[in-house]
This record gives sequence, C-alpha cells and structure tokens, in this order.
Amino acid sequence: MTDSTRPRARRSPTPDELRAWRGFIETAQTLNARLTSRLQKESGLTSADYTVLLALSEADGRRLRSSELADAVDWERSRLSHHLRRMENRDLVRRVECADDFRGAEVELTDHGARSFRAASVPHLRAVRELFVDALTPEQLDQVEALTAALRSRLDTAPDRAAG
Amino acid sequence: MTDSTRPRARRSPTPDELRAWRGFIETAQTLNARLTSRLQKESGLTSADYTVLLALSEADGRRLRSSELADAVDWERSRLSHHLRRMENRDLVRRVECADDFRGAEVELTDHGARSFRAASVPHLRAVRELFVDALTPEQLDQVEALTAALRSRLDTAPDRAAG
DNA sequence: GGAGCATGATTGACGCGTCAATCACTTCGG
DNA sequence: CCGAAGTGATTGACGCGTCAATCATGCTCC
Repeated sequence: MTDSTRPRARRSPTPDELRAWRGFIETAQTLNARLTSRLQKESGLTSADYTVLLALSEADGRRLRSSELADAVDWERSRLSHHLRRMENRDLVRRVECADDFRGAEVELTDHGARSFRAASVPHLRAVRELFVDALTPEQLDQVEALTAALRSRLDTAPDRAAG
Repeated sequence: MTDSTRPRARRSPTPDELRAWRGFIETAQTLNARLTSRLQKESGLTSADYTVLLALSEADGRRLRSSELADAVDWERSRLSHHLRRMENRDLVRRVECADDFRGAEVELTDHGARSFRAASVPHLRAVRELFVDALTPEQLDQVEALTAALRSRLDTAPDRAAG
C-alpha cells in the first residue's frame, strides 16, 4: 500500500481498473464496428447516414435547419456540411433555401431517403437486440443505465481540459 | 403484449432497451473522444499512435514483426502499414528489414518514440482514472467487467453476418 | 529447378472528420 | 443608409481507415 499516501486521483489505475477500462472501451468499439458493418452490408447506409436520416425522419415535415440538425446529432457544423453534400449526391436528402433567413438552409428527407431509412431500420434494430440486448440480463441492462449515467455526469462535470 | 407471440430475438428493442443501448454506445464514444483529445493536446500523440507505441514498448527488444504488431493491436494490415509510414515520418518508429524472411519487416521503437510514449503515459492514465475509474464505484467496476465479458462472448459467438 | 500458389507487406483510390479560413447574409451603431 | 460585427453555413487541406490491387519473397510439388 505505498500508494495510500498519495491522493487517489493522481495515481495511475491499478491493473484491475485498467482491465475494466480496456474491456469497456474495446467492447464498445467492437460492438460499434460490428453494427456499422452489418448496417452497411444490409442497407448500404453508414451509421452516420442512419443518424442523419433518423433525426430527419423524426422532425416535423421531415426537414430541419442545418444548425438544428447539427445540434440534434451532436456533430460539428463542417462535418454535417460535408456529410450532407455526400448524402445529397446519393439522393438521400435535399437542401432547400430557408425562406426567413437567406443565410440558412433547410435539409429535407427525400422519398428515397425515407425509404432507405425505413428499410434499414428493422434489421438494424434487430442487430442491436442480437448483439447487445440479448447478451445481457435485465439486471445488467439496468446496470448499464446506471453506469452510463455516472460516466456521463462525470463527463459533464469535467470541463474538457482536465479537472482541478 | 402483442409482441409475446413473436420470438424475442426478432422483435425490435423496447424503448427502455434502446435507451440503455444508446446510452452505452454514446457514452463510450464521448469518453473515447475526450481521452483522445486530451492525449493529443498533452502529448501530440493520437490514440492510434499510443496503441502502437504501447505494443512496441511491451515487446522484446522494443521491436515486432509487422504482422505480430497487427495482431497485437487488432488492426488491418493496410491500416497498420499506412500508420507506420506516418509514424516513421515523425521519427516515432523505424522499419528494419527482417533477417530470416525478406518479405517481412520489423518495426522498432526509436528513442524519440520511447520517450514520447513515456511522457504521454502518465497523464493519459491519470485521465483514464479521472474520467472513468473515479466516476464509478468498485462494485460498478466489477459490473463493467461482467458486462463486457458477456458482450464479448456474444460477439465471439455471432459469426459477423447475423446469427441463427 | 521451375511453375504456381501462398504469404508478408505496401500502395492507390476514395469516403470520412477536423481544423482553419471563408463566403453570404443579417443586425446593430452611428 | 453604411460600415462593422455577428451568425449560418460551406470549403479546402490534410490526416485517417477501408477495400481492392499489387509487389516481392518464400514454399511446394512434379
């Protein structure tokens, strides 16, 4: 216990803690990669596409201001802009001029985009069930919520560049 | 309960389940982004750099065959190859011809690479403690291990393109 | 021992995401 | 009004990761 004289937060994680950390982050990444790959194969959409289409299909009139969309999906502006250009080229979305503020643009789901999203949705959600939900007990699912709540609250507290 | 007539795995997740899923994957991504950004700012290394340097500094003689390194970090060959080129340009690693098999290459930590890794390591591990370990109770850390074990075993079982 | 296949690794093309710079339009102060 | 500051959104450059193609060397079997 030579570490016990140092403040806890300044020590490196113990091997056990590090194992938990690595397990957590690697599992999340693998899971994400697997879901993404299935989504792509089954429906030709990336998970970025899916995120955008989901946000748009939930919006009133299937359209959103660019900035609202950026907030909804929590992306940087320029990332959204680049991605919308690519999605527009594939006829998944359409940009239309905004009537009340000519700086702004509105983004609209095309019919093809709406259809693609609907077609992707069912197999995607099924995959989430297979690879995540069904792998865990109901108690574990509750634990997940508690864990992520705790982590999120820590993330919200710590102001990006380290804490005091 | 109209769903109760359908096999469980074919249903979409319930709203609760979906919330747990979204919480899990988004938290993991945010956490990862935060750690990556701190690592980058504090030491000029990406997490990809860090991963490679960690694997190499744990290897005998600070060197590994390219393919062994690829296995160690679980990357595609070509990704590793691209990344090593970039790291070589920054004098973090060096490629040397392999004596016993002239197809192969060995990758070696440079002194500068070793120093960069050591310098990055302490603040990085401290950040892991701050943002992950210290956000959770010891019980929760145990839960994380059990959860990820369950998820991993599911991932290993399901043969990438869906399960029966 | 040479043809054909296997293996280790690299390359090129391309879509992606970040950062900094920029463009276009609006608003505010005078 | 006009100019300056503010705001919504796009662009360009660049590093990254994937996929398919390729290169170079080693291996096998007749």
